[in-house]
Parts: sequence; C-alpha cells; structure tokens
Amino acid sequence: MHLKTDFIEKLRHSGLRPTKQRLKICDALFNTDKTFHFTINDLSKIIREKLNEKISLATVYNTVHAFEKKGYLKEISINSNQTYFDTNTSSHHHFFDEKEKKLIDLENADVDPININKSIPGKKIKSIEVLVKLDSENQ
Amino acid sequence: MHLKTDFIEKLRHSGLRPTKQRLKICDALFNTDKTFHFTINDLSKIIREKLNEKISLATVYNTVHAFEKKGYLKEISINSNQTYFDTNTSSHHHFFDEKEKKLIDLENADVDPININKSIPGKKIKSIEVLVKLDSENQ
DNA sequence: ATCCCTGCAAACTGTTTGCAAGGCC
DNA sequence: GGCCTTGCAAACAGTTTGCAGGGAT
Repeated sequence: MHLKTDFIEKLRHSGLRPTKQRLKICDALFNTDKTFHFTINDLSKIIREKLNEKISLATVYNTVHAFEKKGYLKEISINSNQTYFDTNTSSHHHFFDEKEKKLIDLENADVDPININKSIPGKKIKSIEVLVKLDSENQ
Repeated sequence: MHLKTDFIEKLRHSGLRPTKQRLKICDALFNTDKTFHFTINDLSKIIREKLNEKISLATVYNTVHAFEKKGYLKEISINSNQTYFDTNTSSHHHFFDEKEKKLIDLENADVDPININKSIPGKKIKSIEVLVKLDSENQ
C-alpha cells in the first residue's frame, strides 16, 4: 500500500525526523485505503495490539499533534471527554453515534452546501462543520 | 424581568427543590432578555463577582447538569477543554471565535436548512449542529 | 557534535464522586 | 423525620510538561 520510504519522505518533507516511533504511527494511521477516526486511546491500542509496539503515551500525543499541525490529521469538534482525530483531512461532515461513541463520515454529496448569511466584522470563516448526532431508533 | 416566585415555580415544576443556590443560579442564567453562552467557569465567576455569592463548584456542576437534563440548558459541541452551555435551548447554530473562545449565535435565518441525504440503519437523527469556526481576518 | 525526539513521571485542568452536615417539605 | 441538596476534599480522566537519556543528521 504505502512504502516505508514514502513515510520517511513525507516526514522529512515536513521537517520531522523519521524516527522509529513516528514511522510506526504513520503505519498505523496512513497505511490503509480508507480514512478513519480515532482517539489517542484508540491509536495507542492499535499500536500496542495490532503492531505489537510500545510507544510512550507522551510520544503518541506529541506525534499526533505534530501531524495535525502539518495537516496530516484533522481534529473533530465533538463534546466528549476524548479528542477525536480524522485521517481524512478534507472538508466533510460527520454523524456521531452517541451510544457507540463512533464517528461516521458524511460525504459532501450527502449534505447540501451550507451558506452562512451572516458575517462578523474582522473575522473570516475558517471552517464549517456539521455534526449530526444519532440516537437509537428503538426507544 | 423574572420574579423569584417564577423560578420557584419553574424548579418545583420539574421536581427540583428551590434551594437558595439554585435560585441564585436561575438568577444568573435566566434573569435576562438575551440568551447567552457560558462555561462552568464563566458561571462561577458571574455568581462570585456579579451576584456576590459563594456557591460550591460541585453545586454549580450539579445544578447545570440538572438544568440541562430538564431542558433549561443545552450543551454545545465544541472541542475545547471546557464544556459550553447555552441558555437558548432552541435549535440553532453557532460561530465559534477560536481566538476569543466565544460563541456567537447563528439565527436559523442565517443558515439554509440542512438536509442529510444519508441514513444509518437503526439510528435516527437527534440533532444537527453547525459550527462555523472563525479566524481573524488580518492574518 | 548538535539538535531533535522519546519516555517516564509528575503536574495540570476540567469534571465527577463520596460522604457528612444542613435545608426543604 | 425523611429525603434531597450542598460543600468540601479526594478521586478521576485526558492531556501536557520537564527533563535526562538516546537517536538522527
């Protein structure tokens, strides 16, 4: 899918040293066709259980924030005790299943374009995010 | 504006005892024409500085959650270290000024109706929230 | 050699909880 | 009197930070 050398290139290109930990985290996040959503907890678990690697929690935080700053990850606005990230950095919206605490992508085709007919002096729109909260149907 | 007896009625009506603390918090939240947004921190400050009252933080949390459960307050989804509440419980959207960490209401007239052309089996839509993040215009 | 990065533990922040004392009905 | 509520402190969860040792260039 993706070669290790690609990740090394990617990291180097953004001024991040391609360390063992960062490459592992790249592997966990970007070595897949599908984009996905995760919390730091999820990611730690993937690293620990799927990749059989032990990376310090602080390093996972550091790396995720570094990747976010470089535009490889996007933080998603939900009120939750945990912060959610998205490997899909394009502009799109989400369902949030409050019971499962899971995010589901809404393709742009699934949501009509949103027009904001109001502006705040001195401010410009940075992003428009729609969050559709879901409930179980049966009760 | 609002009478104390109104608040007593309101509380009693929802099965909450009208204690001194809860009435003060009602005063801070609902004794105004305009609705507004706040964090627990903001509210504590209002109580302390504007009303010159000392209410335990735990009680403020308890009360805000009780009021939310009774539908007198609404929690707003933002990713922030603090949870935001809105005294306007009607369905509407928000600007979020990331620099000032302030919420601004978007009237429904300011946002075109949002259609979600996707559904998740077994789930129904509970709410649709649009969050428009704002940046400073001058850099 | 230099500077960056990692890992650990401690610190921190917002929030929740347990429980004894006090207030409301 | 009985039950709910308050207030304090301790606990808690997620996240951040300081710093010494290790790794990349």
